[in-house]
Amino acid sequence: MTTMKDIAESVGVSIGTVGRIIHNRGRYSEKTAEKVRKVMKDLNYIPNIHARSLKQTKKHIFVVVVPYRDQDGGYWRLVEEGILKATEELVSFGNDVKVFPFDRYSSASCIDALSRALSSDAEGLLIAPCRPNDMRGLLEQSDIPYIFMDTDIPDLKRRTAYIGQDSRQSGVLAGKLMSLLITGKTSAEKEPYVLIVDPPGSNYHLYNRIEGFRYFMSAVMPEIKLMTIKAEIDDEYHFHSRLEEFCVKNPRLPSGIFAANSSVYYTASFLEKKGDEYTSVPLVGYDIIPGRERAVEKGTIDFILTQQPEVQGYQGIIMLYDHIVLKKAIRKQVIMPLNIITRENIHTFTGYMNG
Amino acid sequence: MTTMKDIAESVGVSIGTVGRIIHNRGRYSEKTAEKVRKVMKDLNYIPNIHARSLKQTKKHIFVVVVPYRDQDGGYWRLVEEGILKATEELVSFGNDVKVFPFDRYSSASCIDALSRALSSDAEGLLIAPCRPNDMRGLLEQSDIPYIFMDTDIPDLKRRTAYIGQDSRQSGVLAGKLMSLLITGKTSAEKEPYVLIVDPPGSNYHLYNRIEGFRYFMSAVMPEIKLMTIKAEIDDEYHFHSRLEEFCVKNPRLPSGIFAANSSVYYTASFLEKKGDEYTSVPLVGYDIIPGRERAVEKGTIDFILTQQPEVQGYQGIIMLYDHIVLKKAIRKQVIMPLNIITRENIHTFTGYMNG
DNA sequence: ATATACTGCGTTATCGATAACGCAGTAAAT
DNA sequence: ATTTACTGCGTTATCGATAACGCAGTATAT
Repeated sequence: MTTMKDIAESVGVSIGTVGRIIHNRGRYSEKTAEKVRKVMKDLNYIPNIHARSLKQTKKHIFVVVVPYRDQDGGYWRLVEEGILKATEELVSFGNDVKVFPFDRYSSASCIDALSRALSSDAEGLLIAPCRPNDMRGLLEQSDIPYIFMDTDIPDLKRRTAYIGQDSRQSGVLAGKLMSLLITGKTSAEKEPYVLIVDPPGSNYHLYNRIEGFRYFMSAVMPEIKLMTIKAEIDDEYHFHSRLEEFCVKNPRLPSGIFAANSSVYYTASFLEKKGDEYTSVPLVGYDIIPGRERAVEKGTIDFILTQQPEVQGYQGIIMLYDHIVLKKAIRKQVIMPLNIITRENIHTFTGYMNG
Repeated sequence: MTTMKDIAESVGVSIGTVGRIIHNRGRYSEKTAEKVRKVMKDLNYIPNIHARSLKQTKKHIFVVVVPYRDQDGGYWRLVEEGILKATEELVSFGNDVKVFPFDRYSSASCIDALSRALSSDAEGLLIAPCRPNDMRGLLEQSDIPYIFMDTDIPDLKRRTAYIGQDSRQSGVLAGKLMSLLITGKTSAEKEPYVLIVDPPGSNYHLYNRIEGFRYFMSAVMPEIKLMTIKAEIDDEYHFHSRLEEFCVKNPRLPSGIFAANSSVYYTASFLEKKGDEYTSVPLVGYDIIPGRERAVEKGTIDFILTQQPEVQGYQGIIMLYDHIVLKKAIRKQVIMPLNIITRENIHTFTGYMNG
């Protein structure tokens, strides 16, 4: 464990000089600097983050820009939980994390939240860019560091990092699971089909998931027809009516249903309302929502894919802190593991983080 | 952000008194202590871990007792990776982590490693108690804190924590996946059977996994017969001969194969050697071993369950540090998520941690 | 020739927690 | 009556990094 003092003594200068060289604060000769840098390497100097953080009397402020916690079936509440957990760890050192939520179906709300965030005193932003077109312009004008989570805008090269999932691959994975669920159950039927429930809003996440799903299904089970319902409103009642409409028009049950986000719980409650024949239809969807695990435990939902939104939120804040305060090098991309959740392992995931 | 100084001023005593009260170091009146404790709550005092760690000039030494890294098909190498990662984070503050590996098939080796660990200058142990009977006695005589990982010895109440998976449930999950893989493929066969590959050694992990698997299979697919091979040596060649023997005796292919640990890769290489007809047999097993992912990518192995050994190793060290150095309250049990790995998501897991 | 600016360094206070040390005052022991 | 022990507290140095401040010495400007 080498300290600045060790280096100073070894070179024969003061720790003040070493400090200035480390932080490029001028007032030193290049000759001294070279000697110091060499000794730093030789002695394998690693800054003591505790001492560094302790000295930081400055209050660091981070701002999070994400959709309202109730949107997408409560998905964002989970993200917030992870953010809260990270916040708790940081506030004890005098930092602050503020959340500026927005309505992901409103351009005005999104622009408003992001503008306020950018003009706040934040030193770094954690953004879920669900509305890329509303956000791109504002972000290009700013020079405050930001990390994207959940969704990416790859062409904004200035972003410090992206943390999220490979959404197309998650669709492929959903296809694989669906194919397993329906294998051997469709042979007797004529013209079997799988129903895709396409949630409201359009973003590259949803698009990619569905595209990946279609890709896998058409490659592996070309005999299965794929039908789609497009929902318009992010609300349980609306989903139920759309599904009911579909059932009326198509009295024959689908071989399986794929819901491209956490609205899978709306589909599950619909199936449960309709009775046993419906609940036994294979159902694959996304995200564990607290309080709605029953649908998985009962088996109405067969598989849930998750990107562990709590972990994403938590990691996002920690990465911001590491980057800005601790000046650590952080990864440009953090691709989250694609977790497969089913009745037999759901209890090992719920509450894994907060407890 | 409340500091000890704030509390001292608020109560009207010195920070020395506050410090003594916080750490029960005596030399204070209960009357003062009550006042201080009240103010601590009111002002929501949280110790600054940076200041605390900085002051810790003492070198903390932790010792890890785990099987040799090459055993169980390289599984323990992964555990070591996580331990190494945690170690790197800690050594920069002057701590040290030593690994005392042992041969998990040798009683003498196990006892030797644990004795040396206990009589070392370690302040805390991270132990994988693969050989409970060899370890129990030694641990009962010692009073050094220890955390179990991977395997538990639940009756040793003095253990600080256990971090690992719910092994029986993982067997149940394996059963579920197996049932999905073989549904619709066995109807034509007469007397379909599934082969269980029982790896060498006996511990409650293996036992529970197989028990969970049997439970699920007999409940859901009672028509499937379950057959077992018991391997005696932890070595690829040995597995291949045992499997070959079995194939000779049972010319009819199994409907599926379940390997109860990372020896699944030995089974996979056997199937690949035998040709396409064999590789298409559904195969379910445990653990991602670096360098052997190909068997999953090619589809020879259909599903891998993992307990993320790197995370277990990492978490184990961090928990030891939190408990002993930072004196945080830690959880008595950390049950790891049961991850399901398949061809479509394996790349999101490999290298997730170290990068 | 004197003021001004800048260079290259050393010295020092600070962040918050910790624990050793010291010092009255009281109580029991010799 | 004096030693000994203990209580209840305050004071202070320390951990390592940071940055403000100070101070010679040199260079340029007026």
